[in-house]
Amino acid sequence: MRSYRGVSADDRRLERRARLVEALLDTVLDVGVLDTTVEAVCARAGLTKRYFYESFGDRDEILAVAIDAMFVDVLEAIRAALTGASPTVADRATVTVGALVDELDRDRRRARMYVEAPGHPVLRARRDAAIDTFADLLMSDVLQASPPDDRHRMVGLLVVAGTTEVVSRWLADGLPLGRDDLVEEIARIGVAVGGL
Amino acid sequence: MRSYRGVSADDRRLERRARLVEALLDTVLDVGVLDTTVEAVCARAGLTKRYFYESFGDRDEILAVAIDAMFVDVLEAIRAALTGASPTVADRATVTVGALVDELDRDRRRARMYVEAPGHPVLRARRDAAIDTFADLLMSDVLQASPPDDRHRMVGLLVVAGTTEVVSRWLADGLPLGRDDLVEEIARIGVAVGGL
DNA sequence: GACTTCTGACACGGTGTCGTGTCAGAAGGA
DNA sequence: TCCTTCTGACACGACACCGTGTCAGAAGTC
Repeated sequence: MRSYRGVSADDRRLERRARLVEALLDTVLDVGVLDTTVEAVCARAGLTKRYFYESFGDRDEILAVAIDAMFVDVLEAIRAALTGASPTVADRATVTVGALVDELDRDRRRARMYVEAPGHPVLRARRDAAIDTFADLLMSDVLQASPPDDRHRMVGLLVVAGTTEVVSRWLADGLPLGRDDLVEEIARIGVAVGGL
Repeated sequence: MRSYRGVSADDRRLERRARLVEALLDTVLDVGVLDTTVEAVCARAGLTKRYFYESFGDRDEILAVAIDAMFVDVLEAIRAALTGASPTVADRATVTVGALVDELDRDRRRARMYVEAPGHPVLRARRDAAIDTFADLLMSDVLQASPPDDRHRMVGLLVVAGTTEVVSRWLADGLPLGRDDLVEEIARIGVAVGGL
């Protein structure tokens, strides 16, 4: 464990790892998850496969790391937005959807990875788990629906999955709406079904 | 063009084509879209690649044929169910969702193909187009929302995409609900957002 | 300066898929 | 019977990706 260019071996390894993840996201945006190969990621990162296998077991592993990081960030953004939001359901819904939209809008690379996730076994599993989490968050923390039974879980699932679809379309310029209109409309739907 | 075993050359060709599509669906159910190769489909159909390339240009083409056929069938089922349904919005919603659920439940092979469609460029394009069609159908023919503006299109999109997600989960036994409860609950959501 | 560690490039064998080509034999027609 | 068409199996060359291995030289240490 020696120091190279002023950084320790561990730090260099972590920096390479981070570069690979960034390169992965760039590649996904460019060519899609399907055509994102280990070699393409390495080329973009300016590293060789040697370093890829130093940090990741295979392609699935780096994909899992990347999508999990995305969900963690989105969840954090929503929680942060909810802290300090007014207690009315309508406001909480607006703030929540706004945080989601902004977070996806901030990094289109991740948005594409999310959209294509259902086609990949590992990504789909993570995506489904994340949707469950967001659905629970929506029903309990945002809409304050009680009790949290199977029916409510289903409603949350529908709204969350539908929302991500709509936001994806909006990001791809498939919906001629402004950011605020989009957020407000989705929030209204959330509030409406929350009262069921 | 001679007759073999009593059927014309054209008919034999069409029969092989149909067998290949069936084999494709079986393969998709077994191993997923990603691992559905031309060779695997041929093996299951009991035919060789020779016959595959007789009817299809490549893997994408047979996938497109298969998913389009699915959407045509679902659309037909819904239209048939709506014919003769009572004019109340609630009833029409229930009948529509019921037809969708039953049609997907009838052939799990297609359900899996639909779920994984976003990961494949060709399938995703067809899926998105179909969702648009269903969203328009929902807003105009079922919920009778007017006028059909961008906001309503967005609402339809959200509900349709959310519904397919929920139904997929239900098919995969991820939701402990009976068929009728599932249908009724989704229909209620549709009616609720239709009034916005 | 001698020695060790790290770095990046390249090569390799293995595997799986594609799309085409070949060919012997079966099935049918004249 | 002779001839044509259809059939199914197999071979193949090409290509892409995977995961590992090798190696010379640069970067740092003593």
